[in-house]
Amino acid sequence: MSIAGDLIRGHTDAIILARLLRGDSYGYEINKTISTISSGRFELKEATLYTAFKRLEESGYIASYWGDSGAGARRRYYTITAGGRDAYHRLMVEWLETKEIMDHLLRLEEGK
Amino acid sequence: MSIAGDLIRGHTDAIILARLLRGDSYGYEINKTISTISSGRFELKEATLYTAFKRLEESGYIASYWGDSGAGARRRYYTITAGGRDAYHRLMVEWLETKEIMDHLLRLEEGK
DNA sequence: CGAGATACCTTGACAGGCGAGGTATCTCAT
DNA sequence: ATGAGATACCTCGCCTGTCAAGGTATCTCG
Repeated sequence: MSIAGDLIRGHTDAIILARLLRGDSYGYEINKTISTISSGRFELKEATLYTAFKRLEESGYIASYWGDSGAGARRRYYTITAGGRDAYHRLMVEWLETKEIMDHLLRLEEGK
Repeated sequence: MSIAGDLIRGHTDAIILARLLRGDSYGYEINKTISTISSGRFELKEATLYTAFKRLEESGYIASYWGDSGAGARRRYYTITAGGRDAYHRLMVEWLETKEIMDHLLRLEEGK
């Protein structure tokens, strides 16, 4: 894993919500997708992922249901709620702001 | 404080090192500068700051010395070391990578 | 003389990430 | 048919960084 845990911290919720915004999904798949999108450079550990699901569900940002197993092990699917959409937008704005500020703070060339 | 602690987490070291790259400084001043640069939207708490100093010094990234008090309370100045410069560059690269990946993961419009 | 700024520091609680461990099902090669 | 490996879920307990709260000491200015 090239991106360490403390850099992820505070972003996991936003990442998961962003995924669910594209449609219902389940833990295992979300994890794979994140890994794929980031070309393997970014990876949520399972423990982290399931803790996040619990947290998000308790906050009312996502809801879950058991999906038809079909083939393989049973799956717990998650849906984003209206509250989850709001949360996502808030987190998105926060991220944009963080980016801007961090760039200022880390950059040498400008400002005092 | 508009930017929550968990978003800062993992970036404090980089921010402090970036500051010291511009010249020796001391806790109180660094804190003020960060606040100023971020237009007050970003603020390290004192406890966080001094914990970070200790951590960075133990890692050999910064060194400290007591400055001439002059006027006001005595100050402990910090200097960045060669190792600190290396660390800064590593953290900078990490930040750029994190930014890129996060933008991919949070963005809806592109990718699957 | 007291308030407020400057300047430092420590302790203990808390929360999130994650290593390690566990369960169960299905597929596929040996 | 047996075992490995993928799929899929979950929990416990440790670790680390943030921060509220509390403390100390000096200087300035009304």
